[in-house]
Amino acid sequence: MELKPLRTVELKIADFDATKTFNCGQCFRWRQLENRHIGIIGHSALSIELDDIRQTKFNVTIYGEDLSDEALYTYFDGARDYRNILERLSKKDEHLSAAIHEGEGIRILNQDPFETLISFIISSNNNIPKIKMSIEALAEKFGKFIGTLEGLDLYAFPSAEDLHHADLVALNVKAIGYRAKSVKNTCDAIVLNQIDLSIPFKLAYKEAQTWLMQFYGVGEKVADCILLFAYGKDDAFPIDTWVKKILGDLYGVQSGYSDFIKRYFIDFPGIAQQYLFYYMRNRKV
DNA sequence: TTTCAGGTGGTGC
DNA sequence: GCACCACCTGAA
Repeated sequence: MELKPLRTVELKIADFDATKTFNCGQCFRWRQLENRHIGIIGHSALSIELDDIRQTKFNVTIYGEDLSDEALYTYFDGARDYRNILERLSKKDEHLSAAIHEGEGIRILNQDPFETLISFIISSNNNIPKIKMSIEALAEKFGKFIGTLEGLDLYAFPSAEDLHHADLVALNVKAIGYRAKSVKNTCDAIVLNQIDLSIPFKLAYKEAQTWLMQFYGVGEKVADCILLFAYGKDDAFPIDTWVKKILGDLYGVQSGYSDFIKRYFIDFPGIAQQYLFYYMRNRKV
């Protein structure tokens, strides 16, 4: 059953490039079609027309379950003035300046904590195409069917209960490998111990990082991704092999990363990280 | 057929 | 606290 549009919202958010935002490694469930992006938030399917970054607004069409304008605005980080932040970061050095020029329009999304937690557990020692495969397989197998859009069957991300009730063999979906155990372990802990995933919102960055690392399969890097992409912690600066290369090659930093990051990127480490990451990934050097 | 990419957890010092 | 290795699989 092809989904019928519920309504279209005009979001007044400037400096937004959907293609770059969805392709900078922070989210895994947006798909690019010929002339639009299709994504899933909760039990809603969304469609965004391919954009012109010079616009100060864009249209989002909602299908399936409704979603408040406020929820959309928050998801796209609408309250933040990127222009001002990026201008300040650009002045720091030529690398940041080039990275910000190239990544213009990237915004850091505020995604669902549980979905982000599980997605980044799956991301460990893994690459983006495989992460997407596993997440789609989990959604198709354990998530609620939302409907069909442009011939695509869309499923909600499963809940902790959904995954808690699945056994390890069933969780061993395409490309997930040994990470199924971490997903299982984490969902069991959340359901059995009634863990409240809103807790990190109230904690300072370092405390929130330690809190997230209670989950099996969550180390420093994965915790930082979750903090940045779900909890809005701008201090988080996920260091993967690419970022390690950036810090080494561009800044000559081989160790003591956190001191350098705090000292150098002062107010917006997470935003600086996203732009540098996108820049490095696209240079293919 | 083999090699490679990619974080975490566990072990041993 | 650091060095090392196992873990798994799609793609090249």
